[in-house]
Amino acid sequence: MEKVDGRLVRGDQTRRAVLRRAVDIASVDGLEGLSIGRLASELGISKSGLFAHFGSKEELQLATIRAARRIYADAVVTPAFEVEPGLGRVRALSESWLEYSRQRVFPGGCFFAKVSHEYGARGGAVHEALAAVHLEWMGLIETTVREAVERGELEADPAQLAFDLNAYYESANLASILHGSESAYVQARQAIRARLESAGV
Amino acid sequence: MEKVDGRLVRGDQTRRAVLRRAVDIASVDGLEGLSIGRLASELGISKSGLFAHFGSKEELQLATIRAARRIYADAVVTPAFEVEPGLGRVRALSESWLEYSRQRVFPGGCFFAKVSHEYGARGGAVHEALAAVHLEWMGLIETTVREAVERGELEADPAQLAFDLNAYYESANLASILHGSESAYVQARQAIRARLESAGV
DNA sequence: AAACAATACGAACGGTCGTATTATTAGTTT
DNA sequence: AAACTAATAATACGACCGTTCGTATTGTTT
Repeated sequence: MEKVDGRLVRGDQTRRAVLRRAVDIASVDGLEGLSIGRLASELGISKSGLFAHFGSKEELQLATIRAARRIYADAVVTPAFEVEPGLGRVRALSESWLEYSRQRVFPGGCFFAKVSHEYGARGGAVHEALAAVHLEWMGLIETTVREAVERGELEADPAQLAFDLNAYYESANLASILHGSESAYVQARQAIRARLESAGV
Repeated sequence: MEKVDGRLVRGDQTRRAVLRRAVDIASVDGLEGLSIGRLASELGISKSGLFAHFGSKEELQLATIRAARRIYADAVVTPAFEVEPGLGRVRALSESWLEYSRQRVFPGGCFFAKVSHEYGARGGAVHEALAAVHLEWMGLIETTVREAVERGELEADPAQLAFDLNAYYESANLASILHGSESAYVQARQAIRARLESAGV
């Protein structure tokens, strides 16, 4: 049991602290580099105590993905959804994504770019969880674009435009972490602007 | 000494065999997942004998990157450079890149997409080698685009167009390995076609 | 034939990995 | 206060990690 009368008990606080550190580590060193012993010693708790919260390494990895997804949703999706549906929201989504990467919400850049490449060519539950998140994310962009199309503010194939926009995001993220430079974000912004302009009515 | 009268000696053959296997493993499991013991046992040689060829894990990783770069150059750059400079070569480069990813020249998809994300947020010689390859590659696209611009076949900022094209490549590669689907390549081709059309004179 | 490198080998090192078992602490309930 | 339960810790395990060592084998050079 994790809650009693809505009050958090000890165990859940630990779990949260573990996962908050886990997503940061994994964004730099990957879900494989995220080791239980290291995680425990960084948090000043015992390896066995930490392990007991998850029962297996894979379960820790899956929990880390879920935790990262929540942080991602808060940083990228929520701010964009405060803007009215339509072209404005498409722009807001692009802007909040680039800021999410640039501000290093995760210290290693985009968590999902990192671990999706790590587990892209492997089987297992982790791969499937990441593939599902990717589909979900692409669907969210596509829906956001479609709303703009339906409002007559854009003229484009929503899936195609979603692909293009996401490509700019990811590419800027990688160039930024590789070279520690912000110039890729400028290029991404320019690409987005030009692409949206060419799809303008 | 690795060569005598142009003839390969034993040691160099082993080195080549090791690196050929190493790039394949690393494209799936990363340069960290590339372990010396595993590599040796897959090749049926001793761990210590393999190790002696490189002297350290990091040196093996760097040699693996150089080997992958050669394969990449053969698969992507060489075919494109058989086409006359200009718009045709830009198209050929895009096509050979997508085929390089689609045909799984490396079993885990693009080797550099994989390991650049792996080492993007870490320091060290491996990171620097990958950053250098990235710069070299972006420069190559940019030069190819610039030749088309100078010939009056395109009207665009070469660096910007290079960024856009590379973004389509990488994004298709990731979507493909995550979902085992080829549809992302169709979207990438469409994105490239549209982008080049919009930059056409 | 003798000397010399180059290449490969098996065994072992200290460490860290994920995991299992067992014990201890702390909080809640009776 | 006693009993019970959830959370954390201690300890140990076999497997694998990168690395080092001494040694055998091979091929070339004198």
